[in-house]
Amino acid sequence: MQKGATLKDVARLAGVSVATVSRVINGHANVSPRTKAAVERAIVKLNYSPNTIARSLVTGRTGIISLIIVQEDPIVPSTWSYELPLVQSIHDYLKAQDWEIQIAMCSYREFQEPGFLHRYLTRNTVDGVLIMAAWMVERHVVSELKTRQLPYVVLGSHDPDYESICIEYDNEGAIRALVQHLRDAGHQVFGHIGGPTHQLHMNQRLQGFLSALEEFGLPTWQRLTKFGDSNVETGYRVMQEFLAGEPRPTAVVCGNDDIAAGAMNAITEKGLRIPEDIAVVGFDDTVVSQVVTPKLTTVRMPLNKAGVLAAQLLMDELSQPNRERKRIVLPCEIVIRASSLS
Amino acid sequence: MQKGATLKDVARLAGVSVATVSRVINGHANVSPRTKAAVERAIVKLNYSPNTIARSLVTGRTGIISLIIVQEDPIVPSTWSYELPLVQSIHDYLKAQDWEIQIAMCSYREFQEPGFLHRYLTRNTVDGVLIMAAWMVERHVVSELKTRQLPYVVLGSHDPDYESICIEYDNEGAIRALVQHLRDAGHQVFGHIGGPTHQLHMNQRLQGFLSALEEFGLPTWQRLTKFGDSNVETGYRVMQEFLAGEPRPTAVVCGNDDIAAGAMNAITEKGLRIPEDIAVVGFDDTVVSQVVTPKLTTVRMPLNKAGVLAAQLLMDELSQPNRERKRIVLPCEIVIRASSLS
DNA sequence: GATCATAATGAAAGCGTTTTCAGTTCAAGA
DNA sequence: TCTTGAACTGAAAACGCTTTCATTATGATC
Repeated sequence: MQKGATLKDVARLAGVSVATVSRVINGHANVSPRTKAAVERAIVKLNYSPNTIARSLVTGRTGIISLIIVQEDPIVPSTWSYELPLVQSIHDYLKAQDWEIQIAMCSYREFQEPGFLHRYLTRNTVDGVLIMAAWMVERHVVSELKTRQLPYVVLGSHDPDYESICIEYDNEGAIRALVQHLRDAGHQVFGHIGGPTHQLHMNQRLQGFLSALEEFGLPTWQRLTKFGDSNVETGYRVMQEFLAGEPRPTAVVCGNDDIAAGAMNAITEKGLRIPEDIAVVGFDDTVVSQVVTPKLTTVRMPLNKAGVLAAQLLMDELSQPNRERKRIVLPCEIVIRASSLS
Repeated sequence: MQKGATLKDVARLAGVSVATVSRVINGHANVSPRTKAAVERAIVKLNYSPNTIARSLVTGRTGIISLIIVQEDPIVPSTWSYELPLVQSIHDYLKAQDWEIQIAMCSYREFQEPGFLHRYLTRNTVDGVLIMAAWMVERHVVSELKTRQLPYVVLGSHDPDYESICIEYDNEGAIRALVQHLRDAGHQVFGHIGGPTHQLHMNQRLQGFLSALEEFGLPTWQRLTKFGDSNVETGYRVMQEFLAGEPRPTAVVCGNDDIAAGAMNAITEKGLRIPEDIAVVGFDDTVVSQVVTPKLTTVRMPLNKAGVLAAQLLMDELSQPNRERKRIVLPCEIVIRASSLS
């Protein structure tokens, strides 16, 4: 905590009142060039810088945005691969506008707890909130924010009533594109290894998978639609199950790249070839998709765009609150690589 | 920004002075049970919660720790794989002690800029600083922090004079262990594909590589000691160069897992086998090391431990400043997998 | 019953700003 | 010379809390 000079010190040195100094600092009109210069000299001389706290006390604003990162419980390292790009782009955008960022990480269980957000916001005086979550944002959370009249944006999910400004990815569309791509290559028997379906995006991917099959008139099999944790082990284990029974899928759509990598291990281990015997596709376009053999067809989410957009919308809301609520669904790009090329 | 009741409101309702209410809230002694109960009733009734800003203004403390994340420029996604575990463990530790965390990300160039930290700390009133960096922390940064008497800890590097409390990893020791492991398997001709040597840990890995070779009486070759960016492409490209000339290495030590994955690609592509023809080892134990074929021998850094330790040391420094400065070097664990087993 | 320590309380100063309101200065117009 | 209004400036009141210091109530001790 710096101590340094105060307004009063500057005022004394410049031979003016604190009010005038304040005016100079905040660039208000009606200060004569002479006094302005004198004050600025004094500021430099004393190496003065305003006390943010005192300023906040009177203005009622802190210049701080709270970034709440809601996570799986226990934490799944693979989610980091898209969390940090988001944090990064949000950070850069907000910094450029002179906002400070305070982060809070919590499990989705904590976040759903009735008192959590309340306690957090009571302890922390922020001007806006950005919620990064893969879970539905519960009603009481929304109402807590609304009653505080605190501008906020939800990134990665939404609330039950679509009352919040939120940004999501078109998971269903992406999966549909993957299925179409695989069908065009002649595949008929599809398997799906998903992540935890309590995560909104994993659920969307599952739904997208099922409805795409239906749309294209392809059969679905209960035993080829499985879920687990979002990791290599799940992919490996479930793929082994797939391979042990009938029908055997010729194309497997996975909830993320790690799962897909696990599935590939199981396939290769069995002496089968990818994609000749079985095609595999992942999701997220992490580095994993580029180092497995063969390289993995996957989906690239517009993370940077999403982060910046979230920050932008929050800024908009901050400057003119209570405008029309909106939901934005960002399209994703499918990246076709060897694992699905026939 | 919540408005809500103030101390004065509570005092009025409870029929006491604000001083007494303050005492109750802060758990000071010398408040009779009767008045204490009355005050607490009033607090509940008004749903009062203290204004953090006002409190900070008078106490001079904010309860906020600044976490400065210094990054490669431009940003290298693979570094995220160890940044977020660190952030996570630091966050969890500090939260448990009721601290809030403000993050600032910047490139190492920005961070080295004379005015950067100054401007940052002037704008932001924090109680302590945690610097996560892979670059030497310059003297003027240290002196800025020292003159402000701001407790701080450096995680991942140090300053030229070892004046700061800092935590590092035993990169050299880890590389030495890898080289020993490979030598024991009979390898004689070693190659190294490192990351940017301006990064402290990459430089330490290089130095560790060279001194281990020397220690074990193994020859070094200029043309087999290369660097590049910390990514798959570098590994691929440099390995191709290695394979195109003489002598050809039988063991390649890489600066991180991504580089190693690239090297493996180049080797396999050439029709050579891993580890029979060439052994490859990486660093960081990311998910990449588990999905390449064969699985990659690598080094696991004690990230969680490092994060918690950093937070702990900062707390120590906060409670009793100016104790003996210390430098902690954490040992790393080598994880032996198929890519190096003969 | 007088004395004295101790516990309990309140008044008020202060933390470093912003902002309102009133006052002063000064040039221009009458 | 007198008015008038605009431009400039300062005094003082907030903002919501903590903390010191003085004061009063409460027992305990002689």
